[in-house]
Amino acid sequence: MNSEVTDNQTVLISQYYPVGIISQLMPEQAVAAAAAATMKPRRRRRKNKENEGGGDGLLMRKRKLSEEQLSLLENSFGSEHKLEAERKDRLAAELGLDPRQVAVWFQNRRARWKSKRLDEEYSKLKSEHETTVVEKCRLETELLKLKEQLHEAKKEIQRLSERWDGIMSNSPSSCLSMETMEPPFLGEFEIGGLENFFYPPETNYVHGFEWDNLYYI
DNA sequence: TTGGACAGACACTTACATCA
DNA sequence: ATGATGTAAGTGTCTGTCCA
Repeated sequence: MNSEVTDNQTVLISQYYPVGIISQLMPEQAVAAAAAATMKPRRRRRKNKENEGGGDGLLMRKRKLSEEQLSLLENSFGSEHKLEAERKDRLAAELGLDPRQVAVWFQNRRARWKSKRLDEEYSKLKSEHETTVVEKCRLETELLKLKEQLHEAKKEIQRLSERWDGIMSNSPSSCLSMETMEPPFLGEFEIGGLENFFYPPETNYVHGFEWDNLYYI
């Protein structure tokens, strides 16, 4: 290389060779390239025009890997996502590629794999969330129904209680004995007679509900 | 122990190839 | 012709390792 190398050519060349190699070939340009690399904002990559800068158009053109190369790379990735130096060199030799290309391929493949995995996790979580929302709706509806039933039950208790008090206060000396009286109609709550109705079970727990909670809704 | 060189990984980006 | 998409490769940064 000589001093006629332009900045543009330096940029182009730097795209295809590591800085270490450039520094051996043209130390001054390497310093400039290294300085440029630390600048912000990012240096825009030059558009790659065929034959520009006297370069070989085919060399500059982005190469697509062959089916065979991809197949071998995929197999290798399938067995291990990480790429040790030794395996990289072996693969590169086997595929006729630059070790750097193999490293880049693994880098990109890991990125694609991670992206796909994140998509799948997102879909799974979304599905679980939707299922949970539906279940929540169902439980809320059930809760409303139960509250309604409880309200009706309280009204019935109140009605029966008033009727009972009326009977007791109107005929304290009635000749009717308790034994002869018809028990009040308890409808669907007639479970085990009046005593059981007014006094919750000792465990205070029936079918997942606390009696205490039922009375204080 | 420390600091610099270096390599590898990763996120982000760019540019090219391909296809609908 | 053109916009969308996939992908090879560039860039910046961080981290771990080695060695003087």
